[in-house]
Amino acid sequence: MDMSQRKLEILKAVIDDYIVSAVPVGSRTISRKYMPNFSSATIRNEMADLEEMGLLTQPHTSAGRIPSDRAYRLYVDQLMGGEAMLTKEDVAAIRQAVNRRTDEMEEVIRRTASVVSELTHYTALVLAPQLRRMTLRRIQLVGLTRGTALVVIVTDAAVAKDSIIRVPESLDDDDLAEISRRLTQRFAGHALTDVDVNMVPGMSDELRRNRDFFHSLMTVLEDTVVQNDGGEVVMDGAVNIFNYPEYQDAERAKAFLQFLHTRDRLYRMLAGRTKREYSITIGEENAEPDLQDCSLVTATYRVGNRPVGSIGVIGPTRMNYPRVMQVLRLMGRSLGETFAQVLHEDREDQ
Amino acid sequence: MDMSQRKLEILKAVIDDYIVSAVPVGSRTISRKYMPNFSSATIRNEMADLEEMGLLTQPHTSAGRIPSDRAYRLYVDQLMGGEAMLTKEDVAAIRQAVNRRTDEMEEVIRRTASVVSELTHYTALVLAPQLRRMTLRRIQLVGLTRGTALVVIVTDAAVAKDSIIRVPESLDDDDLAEISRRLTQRFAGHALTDVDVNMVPGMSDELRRNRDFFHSLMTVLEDTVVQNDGGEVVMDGAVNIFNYPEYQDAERAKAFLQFLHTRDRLYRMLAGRTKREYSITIGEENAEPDLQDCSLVTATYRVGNRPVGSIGVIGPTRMNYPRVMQVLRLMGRSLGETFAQVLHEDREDQ
DNA sequence: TGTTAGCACTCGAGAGCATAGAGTGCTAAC
DNA sequence: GTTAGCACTCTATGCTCTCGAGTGCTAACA
Repeated sequence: MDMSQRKLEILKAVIDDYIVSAVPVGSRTISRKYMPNFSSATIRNEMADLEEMGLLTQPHTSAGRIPSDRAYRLYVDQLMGGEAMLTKEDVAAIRQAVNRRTDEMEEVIRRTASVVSELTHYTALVLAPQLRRMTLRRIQLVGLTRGTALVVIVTDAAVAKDSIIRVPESLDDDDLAEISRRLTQRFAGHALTDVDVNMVPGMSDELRRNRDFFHSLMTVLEDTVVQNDGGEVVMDGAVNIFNYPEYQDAERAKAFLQFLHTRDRLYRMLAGRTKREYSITIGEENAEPDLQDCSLVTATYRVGNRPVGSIGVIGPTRMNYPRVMQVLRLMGRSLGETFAQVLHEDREDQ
Repeated sequence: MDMSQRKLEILKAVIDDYIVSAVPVGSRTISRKYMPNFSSATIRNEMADLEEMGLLTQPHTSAGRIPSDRAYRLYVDQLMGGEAMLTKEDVAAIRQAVNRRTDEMEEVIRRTASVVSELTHYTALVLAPQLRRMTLRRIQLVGLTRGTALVVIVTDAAVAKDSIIRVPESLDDDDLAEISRRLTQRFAGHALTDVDVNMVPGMSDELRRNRDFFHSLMTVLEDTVVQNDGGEVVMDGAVNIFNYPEYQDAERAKAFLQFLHTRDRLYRMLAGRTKREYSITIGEENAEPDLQDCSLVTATYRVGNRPVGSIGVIGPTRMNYPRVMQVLRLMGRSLGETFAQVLHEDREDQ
């Protein structure tokens, strides 16, 4: 059986309708609303073919048709167009989320998640810029009380992270400044993952004397990379799932929300997708069993040319893909520009 | 109608049973399981009285009885005993949550919420130590790139907060150190809410020259107090609500989860309760309409003698109050001790 | 006077059944 | 190739019936 143009047209109509109605679509609906030139009987024949091809399914004999995961895949790859364009308000909301002046990266990320979930009515995920993909610009140790210090790690995209460590009481502020200077001199321009205290020239004497200190310093640096990479997934709009009839069942809603609760899995999902600009996984294409009746759409965002993080949306497979992709595209670009801007300003200052 | 001892006993039995079963309790159940010396008929008469007194209600004529909010109030105030003691494992879990060596206050708070929700199976809330209740120990400005600096605010309970600000490019590291020194000298020992740059002696010349800078510095300090106070409510175990039959209905679960999503309301609720060691509001005692079929139990925790934050549990009015209170009591103390310990160590250092 | 056995009564949950309506597949005619 | 017509299927809905848990009341009992 070959795939005629008309079959594709019918398939698209079924999906478009099902996306908004969530109710199995019958041949008469298609005939009336989408293709009045053909009778329901004609559509019916075609739909039977589409079912045989594995693109449509029937929940039961006398019900309409529902698109299969494969159908959504086809839809996403070939069928869907630019329908559901963003309105001026949408665009404004996106711009505003990232453009409000702030140096708090976390805050920008949170607003991003909030706006994406609001505009799409699905659950939004944002993977914060990943440190391991950034280069170090500066390490600064700041004495707090005697015996403790703050480690501030500055990267090329934004100030990233700080952490408190114990330091030998023998070190005074000047010592810390000197250590900071050397570490910075040695590592500025390197990826964070490369940092290794043994590489610091002229540090070996101090190293020997203050073994414990440097050890904990390294632990902090490593933790910073690891923790940040594992922890910085921001989510918003999880309750949106209740808007969709497929999750009116408390059991399913619970399973979904519980899945979202395991940040590390979310992280792995998002982090594994930063290679391509967009990534869409539909239903059973998802490796996670709890996600096999959902779709996940992600877009990476870039600082300069480097992809540093990603934004994603989770919703039912019956998702408004065109709109979601448009939101993610614009949001990703805006976010990247914002981070790049911070970078740029800093460069100008120097 | 007067309240006999036996009526109280029956009421307690009804509540104890309903707390675990979630099913209206009949007279026969009470007679068999709790008071075999009396027949179901006797219990029945007493229950009818209790209903007339507004302590029990019937969902419909031929069903058992359910405790009213007033009954829970009575139970909490007079009836409940020390049943459901914490096990050794419970105690260990609580201790471990706060004792693991860390200087990251946020991390301790998160673990606290996690353990409380795990041990109680309800939703846990933790209000982080409130800055406005702390005294300042040190303000430190750290130059990052030229034109930006990190403001670190150290309080007497823990390092609290840092934030990035723009600074005049004319200021070098020494200037920042000097400003930090003066601010610290002037404000150490004061409550954070008192901080006002105009009060700094000898600062007026610089103030005039660097108006914008000081303005933004003050903004940061104020924001730090406000933001921290408004934002630092950590929640865990929200999905636990699905464990309870009264929330099997997706609509109710949604309403509950949506309510938890508005952090500022949670904040106000928790912050308004730091005067008394414990606070229990049951059902309609709650001002928030969305919470009127829930109970909220909170306990404050103290650093030294000052209450600085609180821990809370939200669940159905049919809540295991004794256990929840025991968990909160121990957790509150442990948390207070942990923060006090940080304080103590710092003092030793000086 | 307090307690209890007995009994009629009430109400909701759940099973069983009939009906309406949406949608299908197939056939025959255009 | 398209379509009208029709028998068929299946679900959702509403109705009735029954079962069982629990009640309130009365009368007997200690």
